[in-house]
Amino acid sequence: MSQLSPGPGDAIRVAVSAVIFSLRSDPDADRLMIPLVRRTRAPHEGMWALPGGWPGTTEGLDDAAARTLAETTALTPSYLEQLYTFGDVDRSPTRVVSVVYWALLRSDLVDAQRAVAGAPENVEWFDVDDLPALAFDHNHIAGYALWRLRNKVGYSRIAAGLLPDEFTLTELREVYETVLGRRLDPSNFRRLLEGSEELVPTESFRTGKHRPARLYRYNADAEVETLGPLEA
Amino acid sequence: MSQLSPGPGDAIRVAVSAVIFSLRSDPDADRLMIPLVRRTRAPHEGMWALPGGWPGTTEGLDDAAARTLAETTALTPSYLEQLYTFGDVDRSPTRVVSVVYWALLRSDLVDAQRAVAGAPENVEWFDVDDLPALAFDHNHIAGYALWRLRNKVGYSRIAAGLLPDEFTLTELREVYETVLGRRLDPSNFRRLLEGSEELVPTESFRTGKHRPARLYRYNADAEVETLGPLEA
DNA sequence: TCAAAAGTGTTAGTTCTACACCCATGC
DNA sequence: GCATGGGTGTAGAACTAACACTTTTGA
Repeated sequence: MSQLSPGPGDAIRVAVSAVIFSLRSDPDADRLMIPLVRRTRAPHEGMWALPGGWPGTTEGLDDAAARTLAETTALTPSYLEQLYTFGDVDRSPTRVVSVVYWALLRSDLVDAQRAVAGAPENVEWFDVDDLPALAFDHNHIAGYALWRLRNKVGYSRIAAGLLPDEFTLTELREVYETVLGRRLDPSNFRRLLEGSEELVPTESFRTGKHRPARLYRYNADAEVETLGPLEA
Repeated sequence: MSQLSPGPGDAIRVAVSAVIFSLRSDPDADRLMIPLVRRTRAPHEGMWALPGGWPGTTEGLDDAAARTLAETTALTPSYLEQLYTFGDVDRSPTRVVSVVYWALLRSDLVDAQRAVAGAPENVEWFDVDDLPALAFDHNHIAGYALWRLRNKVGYSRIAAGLLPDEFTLTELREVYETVLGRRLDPSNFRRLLEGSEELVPTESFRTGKHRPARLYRYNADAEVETLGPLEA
């Protein structure tokens, strides 16, 4: 009967993994990239996989995801949300249910950390549009995470989580363009975001080759919007 | 280290639960209701809880959710989707990670089944707006599921999953009104849905006290929309 | 003064919303 | 015919998308 506890012999193991998005500058433009870890043991030894691990008994799933993420990138994400739980029988040789999270990392912090500590062992960043064949069902998972990111960018302001504390509207627009893969009208983009509560103008300006641009700051407090299951 | 498999002693158990929505007719109007199961053992013995169980080792999570649901209601849902995975350390005296699904049941089938077999033991339907204190974090979960249902009803046509095969636009509108808790303009509602691919008119009419109303049918094939992670 | 990015204004098209109105049926 | 729900038409508001135009800076 279904109410019986499973015995130790037929246990299903719980894993957490994370799809971590960040912008990394290529020669020409910024690219949306995710870090992958090379597997050092079977199954799929030698293949690239999403960073992940096993939650401790006294550790919540969110905490486990954040820890996993920190072990890979040595950074705290600016955004972290549960994506989906994958539990098909045949997704791994042993029965593993993976609770997958997705996260955004500020590009400036990634660069700073890499400059100081160098890239961690066995971790490399890959363009989301050019991933290699990954272990397990991780290509599928990464594709779904990307779909969710693109989707969510359309109706919330989380894309600011990929940028430093302060940024110009043009920089933010370029993030949207990179994530969505299409150009946006600068003036309409400005109006749209200036109207939203979630962006607050500062008195600083970014001075470059041309007319200085006002810097904006992301206002997480104003997030009344979509919210997860953790509010109620 | 996190890459080590957890031993049998510190295993985290995986459960599935389901929030099953259906419309049940009250004296006056239809009410949105969910079935709850009275717990027959500790912890929380005697309290009401979401239907659920333990997935078998050779059973995927979706299958486990469908089975769990069938054991409670003896019915196949017209819609079933993963909701969220809850894994806080203290949500249960032992460490349980619950993968929760939400589902829609056609009201006509629920009534038919109850007439034939009677209500299952220890199962009762409750108004979503008037739930008792539930076991574990199930009040929280039910609230989140309701939020997701109301949300999704806004941008997809799944509400038809609560109705019989064929229905009038007024019946469908009343479902929307019950779920959303507010009145909708009949003419605008009609235009909106007639424009969508997902609703196909039939040649039948519902004949009542007044002018007969055309019956419509839900076209699941046309669902190009939101999709889960199972497509890619 | 000129190039280029920052920022403003305007207009046409579309979608939303409220509501007036006609249609078909049972009584 | 008349009450009632089924179904159509339409005008104004709100939002979108495209693009012309002005402003401010470095060189």
